[in-house]
Amino acid sequence: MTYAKTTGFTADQQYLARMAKALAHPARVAIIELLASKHTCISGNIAAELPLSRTTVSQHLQELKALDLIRGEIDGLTVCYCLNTELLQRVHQQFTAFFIGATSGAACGPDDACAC
Amino acid sequence: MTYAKTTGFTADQQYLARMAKALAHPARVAIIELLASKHTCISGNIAAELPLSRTTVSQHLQELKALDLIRGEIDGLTVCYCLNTELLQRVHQQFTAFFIGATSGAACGPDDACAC
DNA sequence: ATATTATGTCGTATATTTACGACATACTTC
DNA sequence: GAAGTATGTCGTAAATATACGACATAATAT
Repeated sequence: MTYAKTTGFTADQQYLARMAKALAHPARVAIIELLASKHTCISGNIAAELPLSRTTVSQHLQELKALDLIRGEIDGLTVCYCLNTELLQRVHQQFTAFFIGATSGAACGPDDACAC
Repeated sequence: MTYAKTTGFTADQQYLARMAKALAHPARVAIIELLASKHTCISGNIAAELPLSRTTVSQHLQELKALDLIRGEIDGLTVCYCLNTELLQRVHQQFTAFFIGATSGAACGPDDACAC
């Protein structure tokens, strides 16, 4: 038995799902919002602003970093995290394309077999 | 120890994360794309178009239905699923607002403490 | 009524996610 | 070099997600 089955789905579907999963936890949403709101890219004291332990926050940071959504630069003793805005823009476009396709398609109407 | 901790995050962050989680599996992305592409709202033969068992597809359908992203109407022996386009549009707006905020914020530049 | 078909639910097994304490590492400061 | 600080990694535990066979249910067809 294989879990997290991926064969049979398009690369686009898998990529969108991977990016969606990155946003599928409020902590990671909050981290991205935090990084966006700070003028300078703040370091791991991100944990101080979240209701989670430093370890857990570090784990979430690594997940975002693995997808290249954020980047970290070691600056002496502290680590400076920043958003990868270029990638975020591309991801935004992909989400938009998906939602446009999902909402502009022929919706169920009274003429159809069912009436949702 | 509490898992899936939510306290301390805003309602918006939690809602966005919940919707992102709905798209965090290629099967659910594929299901939404399928429903959008079909002229009429197709029924559970969705499973025939996906590389998953009917049981697993039904499970994914229930998850989408629980978030009201899709709706199902019983029509005799078959069940007719449709997209909730109004909700999808609202979710699209929320994702857009999030991405705009994340990408339009002050990015890390050469003037900052670090240079990501 | 019985068979067939479409669908959902239950049970279960495995994988993954989430969370955090404890430890290791590396840099700064004294 | 020793002490302190910021950070990452490891180990581990609990929760959740994923996947599917087996069964239940309900409508249709014969």
